[in-house]
Amino acid sequence: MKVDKEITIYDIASFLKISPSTVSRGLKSHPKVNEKTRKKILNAAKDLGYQSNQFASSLRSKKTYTIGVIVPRLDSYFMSTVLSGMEGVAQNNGYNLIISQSLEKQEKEITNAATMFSKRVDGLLVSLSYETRDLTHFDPFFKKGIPVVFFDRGLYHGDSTNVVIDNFRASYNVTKHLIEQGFKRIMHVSGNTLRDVYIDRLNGYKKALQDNGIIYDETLVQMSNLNKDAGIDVARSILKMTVRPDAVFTANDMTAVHCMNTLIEAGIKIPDDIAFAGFNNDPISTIIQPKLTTINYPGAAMGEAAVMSFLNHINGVSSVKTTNTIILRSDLIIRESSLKK
Amino acid sequence: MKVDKEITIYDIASFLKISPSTVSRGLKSHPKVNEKTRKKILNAAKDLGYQSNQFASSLRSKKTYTIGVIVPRLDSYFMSTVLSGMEGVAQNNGYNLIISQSLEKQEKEITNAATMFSKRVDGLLVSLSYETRDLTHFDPFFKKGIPVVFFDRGLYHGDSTNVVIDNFRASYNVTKHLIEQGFKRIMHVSGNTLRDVYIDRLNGYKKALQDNGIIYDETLVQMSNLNKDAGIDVARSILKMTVRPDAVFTANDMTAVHCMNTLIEAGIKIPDDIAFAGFNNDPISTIIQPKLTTINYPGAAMGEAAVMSFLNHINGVSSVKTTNTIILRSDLIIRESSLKK
DNA sequence: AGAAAATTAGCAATCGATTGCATATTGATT
DNA sequence: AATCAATATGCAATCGATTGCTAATTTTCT
Repeated sequence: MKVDKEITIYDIASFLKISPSTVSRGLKSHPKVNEKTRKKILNAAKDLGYQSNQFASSLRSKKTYTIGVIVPRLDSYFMSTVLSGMEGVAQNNGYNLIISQSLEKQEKEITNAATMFSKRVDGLLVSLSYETRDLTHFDPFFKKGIPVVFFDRGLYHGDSTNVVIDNFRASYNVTKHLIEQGFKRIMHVSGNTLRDVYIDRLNGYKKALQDNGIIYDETLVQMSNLNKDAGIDVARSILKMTVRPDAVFTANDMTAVHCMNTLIEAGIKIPDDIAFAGFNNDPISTIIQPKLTTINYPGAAMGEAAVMSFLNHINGVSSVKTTNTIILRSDLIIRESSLKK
Repeated sequence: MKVDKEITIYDIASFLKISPSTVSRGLKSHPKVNEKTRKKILNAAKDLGYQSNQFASSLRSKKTYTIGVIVPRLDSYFMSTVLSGMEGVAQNNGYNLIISQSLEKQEKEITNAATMFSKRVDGLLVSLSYETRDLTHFDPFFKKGIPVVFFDRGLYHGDSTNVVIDNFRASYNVTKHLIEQGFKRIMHVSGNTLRDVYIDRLNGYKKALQDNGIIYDETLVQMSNLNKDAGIDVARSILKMTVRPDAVFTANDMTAVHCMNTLIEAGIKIPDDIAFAGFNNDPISTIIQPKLTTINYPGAAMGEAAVMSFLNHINGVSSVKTTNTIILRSDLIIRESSLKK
């Protein structure tokens, strides 16, 4: 353990025989400091190996240049693209990301929010856990006017912005596409209906059926947790049915893909016997044979939009109160899995 | 913008008519404060809506309970599992993660390191960029005795620990498996040889050939950047060959999978015409038909190990100097893509 | 009851950077 | 050269929590 004492602006000051104030101002190119002095300070800082101490600074200035991010889970491709988008924009604007996961637990989300607050993040970007029913744990942020931006999974709140895609419309389009292909018994595999995301998708599905004169059949909707096993379960339940669906539309790609593989192993032909459509445009959707029709869910763009929304609030370009929702473009990607021969 | 003034320990102190020192000690259950006073303080803190200010604390105590993480890219499934593992262990031990990506640029990695330092992270977890050739940008950390742990992609340094898998052995085992299946012209698709990871895999491949009396053929090794397009390129070059390989072993799954799909579309049968093996056990390896033989690369475990290594250093359980390398278990997963009928 | 020991609580300095205000220095102008 | 304006620098308080040391209070014991 080396004990090289920390180099502070005081060290630079006494080294140059000037005051710490000037050093402080010089380091951040304050207009009131002479160009020559500034050069001297910068050089001395470099020579002495000075590295600013952010909390000393934060304590006084009340800015941390840190954005808190709370997500349900980190380990998914989608989330990794969101984070990547966030990090890019954040870094370009001098911000860093503190990241934590709630593991779909409201309890943990509450703890995470408290930690973020005590670290005094300048803003908070949140995708809610499955369980979360209210937003009271974010009150300290709202009270202090710290921007809170929800992405993907949010809830309405007058003081915050939601970044989402139009799940209703996307889902409507998928269903409409399937109907146009001539499919009539279209099954829908949905997720936890505590989250608007899945309700909207379910409703888009229903509306498309209705608009096309197909009667909504409750038995064709299955709730699931949308993971790998769910896909396999759905496949098994389809195999047991006396009258099988001719198409399946799942609320994510993972479920679709594992369902497809299980059915294929059981000898079912896709799309001939049963067509498929998913949601997310996960890389796996292009690996499966036949390739999966899906909705392009722009993770990186969503992450970027969330951070930009935060920056706009901070810079006073737009207020949290006025911009309540940002809807990102999402497109239907048609691939072989849903094409009638 | 509400302007509810920040509640500090001074507010609690004057509210209870005791000193801030006692409040400070009470809040963290210092043994020298009476149980009854502690209760009172805790209650008052709750009632007044107190939330500790971490930098005030950090400034004095010189601990931030924050770990810096620098990765080449965030947007991959592998990295998302690593981060997930890290975050879990970190959170359970009262630490948070600040995350940034170098985008494979040494320049950016240097900037990121400087930012992490000025945020005074208690430790740094790094996976090096493609370009990184030396570790001088981490010197400020080494000098101050701040633990630096490399994972996946590291370089040797006397003051830091590397968390890796035995790439040589894993690669050796894959190759040996292919040879045992009777394949003789085994192609290897490798990555940037500036990173040990890929050199080790290449060497493991060579050694397995040698140990089994197969002469190493330089023309059967292709360098690539291991992304989707690389897979397609490799497939095209195989199709052009007069004498094709009977097996392909790629340094990651993504390349293998896209290569396979391209070949399949060209009418090649896998594994009958050409067998395949990848590396990483990415989810896509189980989606492709036939399923891909690969090496289980434990992302979550690697993330956990990296954080635990950091914690051990911090807690003095083990020194950075003594523990230089942690090798995680990785297994060969044999699937249909490499089985001779 | 009184003194010594043990337990609690408070004082005040400290961590490092920031910033409003005051002062010093330089330059411009006549 | 004298005066005023403009520009540069310094002083000192401040942000909120921590902690070594001292002082006060309570407990214990003879």
